[in-house]
Amino acid sequence: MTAGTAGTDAIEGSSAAQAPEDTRARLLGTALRLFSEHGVEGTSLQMIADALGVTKAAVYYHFKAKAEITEAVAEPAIRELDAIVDEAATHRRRGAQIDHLLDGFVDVVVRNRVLVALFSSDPGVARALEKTLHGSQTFKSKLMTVLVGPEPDLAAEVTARVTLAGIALAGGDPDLADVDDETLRRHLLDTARRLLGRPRRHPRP
Amino acid sequence: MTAGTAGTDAIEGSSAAQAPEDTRARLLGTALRLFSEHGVEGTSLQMIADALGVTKAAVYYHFKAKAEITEAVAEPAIRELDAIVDEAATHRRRGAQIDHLLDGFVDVVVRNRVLVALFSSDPGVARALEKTLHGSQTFKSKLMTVLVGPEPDLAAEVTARVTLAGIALAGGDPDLADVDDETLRRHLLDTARRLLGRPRRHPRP
DNA sequence: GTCTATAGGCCGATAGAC
DNA sequence: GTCTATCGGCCTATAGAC
Repeated sequence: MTAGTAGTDAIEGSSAAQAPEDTRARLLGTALRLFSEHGVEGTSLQMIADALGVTKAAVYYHFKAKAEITEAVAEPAIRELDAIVDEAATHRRRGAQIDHLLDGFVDVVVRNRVLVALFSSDPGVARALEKTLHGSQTFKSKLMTVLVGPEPDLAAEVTARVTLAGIALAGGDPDLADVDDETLRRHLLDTARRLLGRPRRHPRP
Repeated sequence: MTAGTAGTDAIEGSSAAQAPEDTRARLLGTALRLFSEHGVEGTSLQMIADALGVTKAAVYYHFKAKAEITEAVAEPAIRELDAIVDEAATHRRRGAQIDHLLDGFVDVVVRNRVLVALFSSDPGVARALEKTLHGSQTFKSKLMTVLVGPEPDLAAEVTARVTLAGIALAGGDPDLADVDDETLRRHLLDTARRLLGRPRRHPRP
């Protein structure tokens, strides 16, 4: 694959030298595909290496541990969510905060369905991610604070947790995989707003 | 099933022999405890064996594979849920069906919080369980049918999935571990009924 | 029927040669 | 940057003691 000029069976591209970023990106893409097919736990480094045409040790050059791969795969979506939470917090009215958060949360979930299904249902991945991002306040509690305030009553807290967990898990549900993004986004947002007492936005025409 | 047709009690009176059921039950209890502490993935057969004071092979005598242990641990709760779905289906009015299902579902979730958190968040366990129970119709789709009918519109389907997933995940959430059963049950049921358009039952006094 | 002793194969991970 | 070689741990399997 490296300097084989005789072979014309190039999988993709034609240049001999691969940019380091490219190998890493290819690895992450392959990992995400295999993770979604077999689960994180069901995907071995050997499988990833074989799919890339390299050895296990080559994979270890790019990532020190398997957990680092799962983190790197999930990181973009997590960063998106994190940014949305911070943006939401800048609004003055609580209603606007909640609206911003729900819009962003549902949007990220829908656009990253496979990924969300993966790391919202895998305790190992979730744990690894919490360690990675920020040392102090976990992403989840930050999200909850914006959603229900610093000291919510139990009813509000339970409702918020049901909402977030439900959106994430239902959004990633394989049974809804053939629903297009726009439609799913509308239904999830509708459900979330109803639960949290936000006024309807999509009055049926 | 053991062929204990002698009519006498299976518990051994003389010597140090233990009833087979007892060892198996102890094993499952220990497994559940370790699973909830370290996760299924984070619990090795060696850890289970050590906690019981036996060897790995002894564990392997009672269960052919680790997956069989996780199935056996989760089975009672699954059977409960399955029975509730069937019971719910016997009601004539749809409202009564939904009520029965929600009451039972929330109750099982709350009473088996640790377990639910475990196998609703572990894709490997969930997959193994689906294979175990019934060959044809999966438990989840049966549940959905009772909840929204055989051919629901997309809005109803999304709402139902958000509800079930949210209840299960929020119910098992460690952050709500110190809420007592009765209180959690009431809040979860309230949220679920609101989402599914069932009238309130707990008007605030 | 219940368990111990032992072994094989795959896993994640590390060290060091090209 | 990628490789070979190797480690200890894991799940699984079998042979055989009591």
